Amino acid sequence: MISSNEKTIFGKVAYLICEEILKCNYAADDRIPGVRDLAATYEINYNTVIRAMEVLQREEIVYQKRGIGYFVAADAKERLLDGQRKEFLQKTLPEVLRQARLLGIGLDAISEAWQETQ
Amino acid sequence: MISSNEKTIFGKVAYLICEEILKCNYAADDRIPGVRDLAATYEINYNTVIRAMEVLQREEIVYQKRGIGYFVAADAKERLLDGQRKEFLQKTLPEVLRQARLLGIGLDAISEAWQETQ
Amino acid sequence: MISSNEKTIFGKVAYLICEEILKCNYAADDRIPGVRDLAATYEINYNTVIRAMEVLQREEIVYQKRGIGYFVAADAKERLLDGQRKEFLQKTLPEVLRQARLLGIGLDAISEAWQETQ
Amino acid sequence: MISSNEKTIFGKVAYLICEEILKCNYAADDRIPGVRDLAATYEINYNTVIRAMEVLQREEIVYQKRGIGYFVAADAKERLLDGQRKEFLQKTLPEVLRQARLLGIGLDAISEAWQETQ
DNA sequence: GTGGTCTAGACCACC
DNA sequence: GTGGTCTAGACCACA
Repeated sequence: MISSNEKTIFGKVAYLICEEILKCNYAADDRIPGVRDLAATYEINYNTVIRAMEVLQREEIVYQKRGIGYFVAADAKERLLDGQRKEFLQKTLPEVLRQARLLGIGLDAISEAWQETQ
Repeated sequence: MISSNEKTIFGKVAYLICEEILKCNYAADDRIPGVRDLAATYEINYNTVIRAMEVLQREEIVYQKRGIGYFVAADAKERLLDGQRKEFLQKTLPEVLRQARLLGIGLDAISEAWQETQ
Repeated sequence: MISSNEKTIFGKVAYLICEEILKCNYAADDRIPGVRDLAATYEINYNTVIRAMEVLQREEIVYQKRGIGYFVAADAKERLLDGQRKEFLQKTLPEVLRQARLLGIGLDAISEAWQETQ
Repeated sequence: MISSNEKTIFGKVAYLICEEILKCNYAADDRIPGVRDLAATYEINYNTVIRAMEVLQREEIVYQKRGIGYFVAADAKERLLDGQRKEFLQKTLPEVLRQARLLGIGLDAISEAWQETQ
């Protein structure tokens, strides 16, 4: 599972690419920009992008065509949605709500913030 | 600012101690358990606890009486509440809600989780 | 599965460490020499050893104690024996025997070589 | 020497062509299928086949008639048999038997596999 | 002291 | 041109 809150830079990059897939910026079987391009975009080292791609490949979110580039796996979006939803509902959300209660922040404030998002 | 989601272990420990203060488990001018005790509690190395205490001292959340131990600063809880509230409302919450939207999770699901918390 | 015939150097190093475990040079819960030591032993870069250890950790052949080092997992040898035996009998051996036939080398020559081994 | 276990794709292709010669699928002075055909057969890029042919030419296993194609050298099979036999008996076989011993696999299991081959 | 990450750049295989 | 591996060295967190 790739979560938001990865600690390493390559983990974060992997997550960012997952977000792009979730947002449909990279659709199934689309080619992902080249590793050198991504390195420039995110202003990180090229090898760090490679590490991110290794992670995504191991999770079967992307596949590789030798000498051509990386492509979004056919069912990547579905699997990501499933996995991340579960993670969010079981871990992230309860933890955040627990923290809200600790800070004396109520559901009303959360609803308000919800209206403001997006 | 000490936030939830600190990346380092000593950061996380610092945050956990803040939580104890927020929960009033450590009240103003209370002595915090000894460094060795905390190391045992959190199952980490003694030096890591020291680092956490350095952070808390720098933020003036605890103060030290040499040879005796660490104590909760008088206004620690208030300042923590203020700071963490601001952080939560401005950073954590918007980010989490943004992620929820991305995953197709609505306010209803969040409300539901809210009821279940606690 | 880590096989003999890994293509990358870090893969080969991972395999060499597996061999040491199979030979009981590293027993269960033994500490494996430090990454910098291994780098010197095998005359490779220190980062390459780290990659090998990542592989071994993912396969749960070694585990890590933070700041101390790597240790052989309790059941590493058994799992390695199982996995590698299966691989050997199903892939390596048939392929080698097929090649022998192709080269006109008979079972007698193989038996002879067997006597000479070890 | 072209061995089984070449690491590169063009090396593997070169080896596969050697096997065809050993199996007499390509006889002395026969024309080898065209580069584009081979690329299609092995599902690799045209340039990679060219590399394989360069290797085979350097080893004088094939020769080229420009504009016509590649042909099997007169004594290719004999030289291949000699070379590969030596390689097999001196390197491959001892290594495989060593591995078998390490895995606790005996000559009986090998004999058994031998009966099953072919 | 331990492991670990990131950067940088050389070099390679493949398309 | 693509991805990928290896080396080298700086820097960090943890025990």
